[in-house]
Amino acid sequence: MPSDTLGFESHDHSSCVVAALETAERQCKENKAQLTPVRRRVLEILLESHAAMGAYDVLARLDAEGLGSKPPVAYRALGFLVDQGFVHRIERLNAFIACTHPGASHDPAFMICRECGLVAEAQAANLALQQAAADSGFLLEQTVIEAEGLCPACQAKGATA
Amino acid sequence: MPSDTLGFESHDHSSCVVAALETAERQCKENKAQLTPVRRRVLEILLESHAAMGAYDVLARLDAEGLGSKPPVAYRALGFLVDQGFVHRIERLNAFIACTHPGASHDPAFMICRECGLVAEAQAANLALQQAAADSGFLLEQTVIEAEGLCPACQAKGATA
DNA sequence: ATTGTGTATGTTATAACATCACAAGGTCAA
DNA sequence: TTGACCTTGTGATGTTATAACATACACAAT
Repeated sequence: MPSDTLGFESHDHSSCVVAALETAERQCKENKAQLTPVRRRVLEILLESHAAMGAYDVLARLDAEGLGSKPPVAYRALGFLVDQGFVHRIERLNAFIACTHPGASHDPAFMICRECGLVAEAQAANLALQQAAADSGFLLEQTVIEAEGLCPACQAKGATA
Repeated sequence: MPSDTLGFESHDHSSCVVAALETAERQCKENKAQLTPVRRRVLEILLESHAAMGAYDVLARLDAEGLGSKPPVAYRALGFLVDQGFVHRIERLNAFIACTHPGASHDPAFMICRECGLVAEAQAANLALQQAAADSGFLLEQTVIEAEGLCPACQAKGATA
């Protein structure tokens, strides 16, 4: 059984893409949000790999396909997808990645390989942080949890520095 | 007893500044690193408040004091201070903040008030994330844990949106 | 004294990331 | 048809960060 929280394993990527798109369409219908061509294409582009992409990389793809050439086009589509929960922003990289748990409610954590750029999404609510927030009276609304390191493949390749 | 992990409480700030500077000087001596005037001044500027400051805000202060006017001056000093552990970078804000646990080894977590910008540093290692990393064979080198929400004071003031 | 080495700083330029402001088109209901 | 709302197009700008190269200073080896 493939664990979908462990993104460094090989997996059936094409079915993972299809599932994500289906979920996005269904959820947009429910939310009365529009998965327009630009938005859908941006999601597809991000789904092509499990690496994070910068907004300008996405924009370059859109431009090549005639879907838009100015930064706001990419940022708007990415913003929409993030709001809908289909895409996550990786603060550490100023980049974006398709969600690998389409539809599931989550408070995601990311493991970022500094060597190959692959990003795995995990569920890792931080209980210690929640405790600290409760203790100090802080109302916790959103959390960013991002870890950088080496994925199994890059460790095997002997990457060190 | 003041808990130094709970930064939203009032505290004796001047002694907190003095302690941080002393620790920085001692640790630089130990590490044979130089706490030069620019570096020391940047640390002092960050210590003035427990809010995060952008690199360009720091630079404006340096410029006003004749200590440097070009971005690399600020970024180099900030980079040095981060390397030494005296300052943390808040990825979420693209900003920097003085460490409130000078000298202590740590894997810091931050609580960021979206209303007033105050940032509290807490110790909140994420065990679930460490478990997830271990399970997937990911070598975890560094983690970013940042929470955004409302500090007690801003909740009391009735901030909501 | 001179030369080498290492560390820090100064400066120009540019890269990379993100948003503002305003115009224009589309859909849909009143 | 009009108006409200959402989406897109586009130019300009704002913000954050680094590359690349030059200069200065301290200190040690010769």
